[in-house]
Amino acid sequence: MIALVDVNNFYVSCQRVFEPKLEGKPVIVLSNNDACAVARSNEVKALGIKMAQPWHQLQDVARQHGIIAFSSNYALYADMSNRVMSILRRFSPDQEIYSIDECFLGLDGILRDHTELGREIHQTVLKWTGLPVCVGIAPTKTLAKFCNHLAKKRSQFAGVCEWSKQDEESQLRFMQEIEVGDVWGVGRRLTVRLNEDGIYTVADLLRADPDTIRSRYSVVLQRTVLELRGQPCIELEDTAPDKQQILCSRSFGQPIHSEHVLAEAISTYVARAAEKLRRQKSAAGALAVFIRTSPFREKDPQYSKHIVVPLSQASDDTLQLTKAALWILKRIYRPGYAYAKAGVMLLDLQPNSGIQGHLFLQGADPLKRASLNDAMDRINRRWGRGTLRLTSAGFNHDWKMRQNRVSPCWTTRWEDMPVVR
DNA sequence: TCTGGGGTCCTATGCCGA
DNA sequence: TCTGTCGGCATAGGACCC
Repeated sequence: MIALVDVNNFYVSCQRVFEPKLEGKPVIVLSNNDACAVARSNEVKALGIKMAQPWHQLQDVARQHGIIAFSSNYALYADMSNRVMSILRRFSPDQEIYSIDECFLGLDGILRDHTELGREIHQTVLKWTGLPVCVGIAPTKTLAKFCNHLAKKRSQFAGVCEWSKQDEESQLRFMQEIEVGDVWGVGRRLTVRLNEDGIYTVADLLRADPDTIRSRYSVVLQRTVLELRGQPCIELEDTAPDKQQILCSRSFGQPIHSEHVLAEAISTYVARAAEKLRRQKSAAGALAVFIRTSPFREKDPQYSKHIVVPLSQASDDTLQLTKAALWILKRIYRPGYAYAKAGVMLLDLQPNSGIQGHLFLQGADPLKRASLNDAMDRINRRWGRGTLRLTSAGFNHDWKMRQNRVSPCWTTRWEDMPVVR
């Protein structure tokens, strides 16, 4: 048996914990660059504002209804997430952290009543963190997701829904009432295709023949059908596997024209990506860089290009990776465009313990380099990201993303600590 | 003026060698 | 020696998730 625990409107709820006056008011949290609405309070959802709607399109409705908007504050959300996850770990040793606000818990071997357990989870997280969670409990992950959806949308469940506690008639009714697009694994494109084939509701999908689904769609959707029928196909993964690729990309706060400013951004992103790489003790066998203009500024000339280069030897060294990235930039940069976004991807990741050398290696002593990178990581962890960096990453950073509405880091910065009067 | 970032997995395709 | 076929592999692109 599997439980899915999910924080309601996570980013918005985090903001509300530290500013209770936001309770009951329409609140949204914006993506990087204050661009799109990525978290909405129920009041905002009720206004018909969609996920990922651009903020600049919402100005009128925001003014009209007094919507309060925040920039994303990932330091705050990450810290709150850690608190929630460590509380949930007390309820089951089998925990798969699925995203910043969601986790699966394996309940096999936990003998007490699962609905009661769900209620206790709900109470404990609320009391200890101030965050509201919903719990779905079912024999498969897909059904647990479905139950979580019910727990969230239907007040009768009061935040906890266990599949096996519903009689067959209600189970069928729920599946008939909910659209197929709300199923975990069915996105926008699949919804259109399924609708064309006469599959509109979860019940329709469940009744479809799994083999036909496999041949007409994919093995992925076949698994979804089987999971909806209660047959587990997607395992709980309690240890997070190492990343297979690491990406760092950002949209700029304003368009960039010059190559050397792009180079600053690219250098900054490489440093960030390489930090993540070293944290999981991997090395990259290849690296890609991309730059592009804004597809939304249709009148501007458009350009988008990326190149992947294999490295002669896998590396986790910021200096070496930066050198390769700037080499790529030189090859893809074209003057005369207003660049809106750039990014760096580390690929072909492998353990950094057994890097294959070769005869023609040259350059810095790898041991010295490793301790240099290690020192940089320690200093930046201690004193803040970017304290120690390469000159190529620049000093002005006026290309940085907009974040005009960011809240204090209530839990991770001494100066921002809430004051109780 | 203003449209996110970071991942995974699967499938189609084309190339190569047996 | 030529041609056809098939499996393995790499790669690109598309779909999904939050």
